[in-house]
Amino acid sequence: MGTRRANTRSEILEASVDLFGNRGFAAVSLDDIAGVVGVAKQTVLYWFPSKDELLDAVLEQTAVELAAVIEAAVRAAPDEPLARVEAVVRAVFRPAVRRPGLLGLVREVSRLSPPHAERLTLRVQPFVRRATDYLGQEMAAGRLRRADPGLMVALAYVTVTGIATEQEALRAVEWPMTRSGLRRLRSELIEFVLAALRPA
Amino acid sequence: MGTRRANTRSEILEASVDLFGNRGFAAVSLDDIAGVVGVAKQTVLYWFPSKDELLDAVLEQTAVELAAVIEAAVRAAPDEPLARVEAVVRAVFRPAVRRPGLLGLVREVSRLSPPHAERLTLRVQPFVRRATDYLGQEMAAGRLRRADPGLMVALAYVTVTGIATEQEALRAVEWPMTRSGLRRLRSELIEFVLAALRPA
DNA sequence: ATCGCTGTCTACCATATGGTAGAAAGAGTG
DNA sequence: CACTCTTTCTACCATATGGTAGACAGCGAT
Repeated sequence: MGTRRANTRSEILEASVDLFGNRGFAAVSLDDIAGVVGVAKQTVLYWFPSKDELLDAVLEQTAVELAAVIEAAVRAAPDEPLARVEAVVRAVFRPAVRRPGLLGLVREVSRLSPPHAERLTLRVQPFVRRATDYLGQEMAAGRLRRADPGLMVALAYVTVTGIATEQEALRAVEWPMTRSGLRRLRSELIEFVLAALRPA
Repeated sequence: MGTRRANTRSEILEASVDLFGNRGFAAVSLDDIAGVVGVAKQTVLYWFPSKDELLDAVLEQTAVELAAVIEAAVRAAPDEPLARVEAVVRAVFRPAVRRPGLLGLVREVSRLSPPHAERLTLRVQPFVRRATDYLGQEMAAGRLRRADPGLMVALAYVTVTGIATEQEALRAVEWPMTRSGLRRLRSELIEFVLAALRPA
């Protein structure tokens, strides 16, 4: 029985991100995950000693992935606030629609137990602070609409994750999920956020 | 034993809205609900024959409540698009922060089974259509930024529900949840949405 | 007083789920 | 080949959960 599979651990992580993110942590059983990976439940428990520790690993991996994407986007963008915001939204958009579970998982954090939530919050904290400081500077310089920078970060975040994760909302307005529909969605989303941030 | 309680059915509904909305449908057990109401699980099952039918009733009630709030706000506002948008956001804001579960429940719909989701979607459909048509007209008249009206509805929706339900996002930017903090939050939220919709 | 209806509870049940124990199977090493 | 280490699986277990059956108590009507 002990045949070595390709890379069981990361397959379990990947499946868990999708399942937890799409259906919610509580709604997913270890058997569900095992079923997707094509393995017995006990194999999951071999790699992650409990469902809770699996969740921790999943959150960790998600944080790392997203951080890398955002980091790269910011680095590559010119030093102009609207261009940077656009770059970040654009960078997050692709993984978000390809794997809605990714951002769905981040959103799931609100419902998790405080210890789990706090661990992810701490991980994200430096990003938030950097973004807040940056927006604050640019507002002071008149290159962004004057507002509370922290709140603008939060608003941009909920707008992007919301539109990316709530397929129901898009279905309600009969948005076509075709390739061109997605391109259009991305550009309208960017315009929406930029319009909200542009100086008056 | 058969003493009549005040209004068990509606107490169960109310508790269920909060619990389902805050923790997610799957994460809430009938015992949890019964515990909050102060009643035995079987009493819950007496009023609602199954957890699924309870969910239906909860969704129905939520839809009716929110519809009434929005309807009233639109009716009372002057016939000017930005004022109407502001009125709706303002009207939804109060119940949203007082009972995060309300909007949290709406957001939960994405994770529910298609039959449940569809029932709520159908209920909301007429509102969406009216809003879309209205925004479309006002855009054509140049009183709103020109964009896809349906998407604007979706974006405004996810922005408002997102900021109202994701307390984690607000905690991450260290937003004070005091009375004045909430007032400030409301006005910044409105400004954000209006700035995104104002004609260029 | 008794009858029946309504609402609530106690006693169970079947199933699903997270988790434990330990066997077996393959691969590398002496 | 024998031995060990890693990985996977089969066999269970305890608990939680949605749901059923039926007893019991208050209340209005006859």
